[in-house]
Amino acid sequence: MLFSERVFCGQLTLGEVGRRVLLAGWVDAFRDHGGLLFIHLRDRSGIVQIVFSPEIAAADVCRRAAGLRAEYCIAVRGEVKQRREGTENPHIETGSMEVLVTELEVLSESDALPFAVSDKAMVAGAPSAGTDTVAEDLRLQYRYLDIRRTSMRDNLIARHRIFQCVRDFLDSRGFVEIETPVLTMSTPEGARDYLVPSRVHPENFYALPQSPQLFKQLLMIGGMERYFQLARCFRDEDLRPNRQPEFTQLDIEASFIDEEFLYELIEELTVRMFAVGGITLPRPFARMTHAEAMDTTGSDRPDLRFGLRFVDVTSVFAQTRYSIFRQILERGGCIKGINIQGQSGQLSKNVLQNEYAKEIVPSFGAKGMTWMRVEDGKFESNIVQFFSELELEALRGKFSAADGDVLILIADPSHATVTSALGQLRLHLANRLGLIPSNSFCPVWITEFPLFEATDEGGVTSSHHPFTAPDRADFDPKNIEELLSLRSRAYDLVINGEELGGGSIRINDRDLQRRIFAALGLTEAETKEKFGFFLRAFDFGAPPHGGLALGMDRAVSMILKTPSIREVIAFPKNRGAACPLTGAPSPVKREQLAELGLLNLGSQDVLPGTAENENRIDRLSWVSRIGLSADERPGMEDVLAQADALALLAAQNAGEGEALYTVAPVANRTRPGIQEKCSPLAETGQLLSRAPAVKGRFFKVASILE
RNA sequence: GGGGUCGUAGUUAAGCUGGUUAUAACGCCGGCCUGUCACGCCGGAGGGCGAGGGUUCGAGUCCCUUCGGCCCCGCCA
Repeated sequence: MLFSERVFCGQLTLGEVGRRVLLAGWVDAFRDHGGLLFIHLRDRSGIVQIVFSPEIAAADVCRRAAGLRAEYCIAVRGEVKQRREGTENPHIETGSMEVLVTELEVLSESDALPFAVSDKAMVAGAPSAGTDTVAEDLRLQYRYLDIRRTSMRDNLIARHRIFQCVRDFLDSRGFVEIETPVLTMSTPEGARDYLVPSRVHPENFYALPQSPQLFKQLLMIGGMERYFQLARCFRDEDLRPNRQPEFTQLDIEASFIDEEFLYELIEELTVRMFAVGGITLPRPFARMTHAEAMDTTGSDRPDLRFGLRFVDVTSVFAQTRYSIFRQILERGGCIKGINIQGQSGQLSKNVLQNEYAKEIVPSFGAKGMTWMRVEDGKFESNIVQFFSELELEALRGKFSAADGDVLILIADPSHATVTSALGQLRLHLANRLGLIPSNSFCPVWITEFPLFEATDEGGVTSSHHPFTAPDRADFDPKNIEELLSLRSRAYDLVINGEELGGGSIRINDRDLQRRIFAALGLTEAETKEKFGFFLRAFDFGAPPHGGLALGMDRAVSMILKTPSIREVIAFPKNRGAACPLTGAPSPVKREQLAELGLLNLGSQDVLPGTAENENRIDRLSWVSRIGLSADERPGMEDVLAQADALALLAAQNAGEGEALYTVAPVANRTRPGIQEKCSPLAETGQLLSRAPAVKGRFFKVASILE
């Protein structure tokens, strides 16, 4: 058969009636009536019914057709017929026609399937079917079969459409798609890097990019002016439903622009992307400062689909008799609350006191919680008697409290604790009470982020990254107080409580950049070592520029309303960052490690006393970073047994000798009974004075060595 | 790293307070059936309950250990 004649199953129309066509695809469903045989033939475009009738097809064709099974890959030739009246199938697109087969070729047979590919039950709209879902692990193991299923197929095609829409739009705005390296240097994002050892430079490593951050800025300095890339990014952190170790970012950077340029560009882009999924986003996108977001929702990625905004009632209780509040306020604390309107029916005394006050809110980090229900114009709670009439009236006013409302207050000496706990509670309540409308989308730009955050060591660190422009340049890099008050020219795009993307206007003035590094406590030398090549570029006329990155997996997942981004990625990793299909990551041959110069890394750094666990083989394999296959293990056992024997021999032959110096208490195995001594140098700390990290009398080893 | 939850035929599940040969649906295999489309009818095969150990006269059900999946926190823009 000549595939050039092939037509698509899902695209047959009544216009084709009477034509002889060639179809190719997979056997989706199978109904054998003895003489008459119906098959749903599926290809990427959809499903059409093909009929094997002994009155039309040759006996040989019918015989072979009876041997077909689910997911056999076949090609058939036949005539398109309008279906007889009363035999149409309204559940499939091509349900008004069928193809009467005269020729059949089995292109490839299929084993019995690990799970059903066909969703024929769902096509028919039966409520009973489709409630069972196949375990995701199994789906990933047979992802190629999973991809034949309608939902994955549709997701991947929709993803493509969205990507295509992005490319078209950005092209129309003068953006150029440019690829940046995957084997590269560490970028300043702050997550753990994936490292790739270099064979040519033993013991040197490439880092996989956490984003193309440095390169996109270099492209601006390179005069490309408008760049974008659908870039793969890598971060070695624990996974979540919306987090994969490798993910796709729409990376954008432009020169001679300001924030408003990007707001307009990205709003238009995002609206178009969501439109591909039939979603109309409200415009213009809301804007909220970081401070306002934190004050009213306790989150820098606020979900604005519902209310439950925070109200600060600290001032109400300035003179309070209620001792818990008074003590907190005396320590400089604050009191904030939310009004859960009209939900007192769902939140009984018992639930509020025993679940929320005792369990849920403490699990969010707050010490406690105060609640009040409004019934018949009066407040009702376990502690209402401690509050004055004035305080209660002030609360009523601040919260606009009415009958059926429930007020929840959280007080704490720490402003951050109140905000964080109330923020978590806000989301918890919205979910539990079903306050989140299902088909609503609330995009918002979060602006005016703090430029720096305080570190535990009393310094500052960049909230975004060190190349983000501050809102003003006249600051003293030594004044921590002042540094913490600086805002950055960064912005995040948040939709429904999920951060879809973020970016900033970058610094293009080398002196300003230098002072930022100074503020971060980096010396000239450290800066040069880390970012030297990058900063050098700013010595040659760097244009003002800025950009943004959009998480495309998250965006597509949100547009398609999937519960996890794994549903919109063809071959995702599972929760343990492994691929159930390929088995990656996997051990490699010793020779490969040797060639990369990785065999001896860490082998001599085993701390005393740690290597004696039950399974020494696993232990040694782990410590030496050498994988042992099952058939190599018996040999290894032999080697260890010999080593044990030798050690025993050595112990027997050990003579009288001076005890060894030691910095850590150890058991003397070769000469039992002889007391160990601690080196005076260790006592004074001199011995460890040059060690990279010291804790007490021990020096710390990277946790990878345990 | 901490917490939760799940792991029973190919798949999806049921199996209550431990008790005779471990259930069901779909799938699979064989047979019948010329208008079905979750086709129908008849018959059949298939698991010893993730793994290991323990308690018990007796364990899928209880305990411990361990492995794996998913979810939350930490971590991560």
